[in-house]
Amino acid sequence: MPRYWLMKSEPTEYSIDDLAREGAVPWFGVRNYQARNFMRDQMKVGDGVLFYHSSCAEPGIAGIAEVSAPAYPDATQFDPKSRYFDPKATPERPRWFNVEVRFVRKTRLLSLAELRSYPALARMRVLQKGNRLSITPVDPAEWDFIMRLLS
DNA sequence: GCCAACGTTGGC
DNA sequence: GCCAACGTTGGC
Repeated sequence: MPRYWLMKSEPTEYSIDDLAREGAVPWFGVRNYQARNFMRDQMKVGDGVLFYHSSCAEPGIAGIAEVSAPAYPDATQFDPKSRYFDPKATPERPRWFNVEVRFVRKTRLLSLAELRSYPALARMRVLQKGNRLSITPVDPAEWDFIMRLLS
């Protein structure tokens, strides 16, 4: 079971500074089955998270977080006023789940360009062409390498 | 704003 | 079950 993850967020939507301010938050709004399955089936309290800023001027890793609560049904799927409302989901048969994520620390911006410069990270999912998945597992060796870069 | 890549939907 | 059409993601 993976112990480390990378989670993308658009900083205009939710940034590492927002997480620093709030401490811990439900990671709601994920509407992709693969990402959902990672949260529901594999993510465990205490797992390490690389907090990645996407779709912005300087995409890259902006901080460290950790999983602070296991997955439960995402409340926004039941809320008709939410942009994440899913008319096919019911409380009896929820379709979407979220874990909770807690702030650990902010880091220097480890940019996408820098990440690409290290052969040790060449296989990271987030660096692969066409990757769009918002939650991806990170190899322990890759995690360790990145922790060394950020220490 | 462009566009490649990918996921989802729905007609057949 | 196939696959075209469409929508979304996300780097540039």
